[in-house]
Amino acid sequence: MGRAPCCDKANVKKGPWSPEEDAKLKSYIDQYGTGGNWIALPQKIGLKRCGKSCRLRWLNYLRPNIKHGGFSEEEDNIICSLYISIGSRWSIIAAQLPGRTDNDIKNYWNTRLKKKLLGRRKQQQQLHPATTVEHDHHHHQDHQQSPTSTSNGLSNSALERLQLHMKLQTLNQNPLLHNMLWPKLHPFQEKLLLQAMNDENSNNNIMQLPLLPQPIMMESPLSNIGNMMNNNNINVSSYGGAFQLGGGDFMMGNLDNGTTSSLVWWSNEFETNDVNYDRSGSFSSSSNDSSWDCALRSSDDAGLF
DNA sequence: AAGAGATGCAACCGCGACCAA
DNA sequence: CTTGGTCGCGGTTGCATCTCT
Repeated sequence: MGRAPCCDKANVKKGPWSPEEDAKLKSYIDQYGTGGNWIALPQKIGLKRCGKSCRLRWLNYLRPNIKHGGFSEEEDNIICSLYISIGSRWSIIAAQLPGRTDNDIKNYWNTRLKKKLLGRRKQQQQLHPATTVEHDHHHHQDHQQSPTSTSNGLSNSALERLQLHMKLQTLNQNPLLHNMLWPKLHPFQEKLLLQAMNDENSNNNIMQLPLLPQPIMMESPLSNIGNMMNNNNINVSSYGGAFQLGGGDFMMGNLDNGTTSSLVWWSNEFETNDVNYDRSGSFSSSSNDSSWDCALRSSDDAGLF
């Protein structure tokens, strides 16, 4: 048994919205609000649309103060750094950019920003013919080969973030990211990434390996990241002198080296369970509570100073 | 000039989270 | 505790437009 449909598909219009539909929806919501029930709303106002479609149209297009296009460098900066830190949590990223919608940011990232930062696919393939880092899912001839992960267990998102990170390290002064310091990849991460890149088209059964904690140092204007998390109801709990996000996906702490005090993020994206990686005593982890032993972290690991 | 391929973006889909009954 | 309805999110698709050959 499948899931019950949210509306009567047969009597529901799909596709682009007409100006009349927009006007109907907008004037109703302006006057009465959404009433807390999107599903019932289209019937109330005589729109042959699914409630979800109405919600999407309102949130992404009709809502007041929506900006479209024309992303500033500062916005690029924020999107990029948050993507590296937290991945494709578009709604959280959107919350940091007033007037921007998650859909808009997602599209912008997938179609432009990623290419701007990583280089275009064709150029990339010339450099690394066996590498397919971007998963340009919808773009026609790529359809058949859009795996959700590489054969060594890295998700595309994780691989993309690693590659982005690696790329950015090689740029001494990326104008987009002028106010951030990019840590070196841990040698193990570097090895993983290269492995993933070489491995793309082969069927090697390489042992699945975890990503290591990935520290990213952020300074202003992103140092209000704590507010961001509060605003988005992310549970930040104290953990061993650092903070751990409730979702266990990454951590942040306040690193004070005596001269500057900065936020440090540890990406904590495991692809396998029960892995304890102990290299030079720098990191340890538990797959059960997704926690990292921060006390063992040296400042060298973060590549900060 | 025309056709094929690439790109951008609005909209859809399905799933998990959440909540009230 | 279970169930059913709704919300919100991220991934994906469809299609119009642009670019290239």
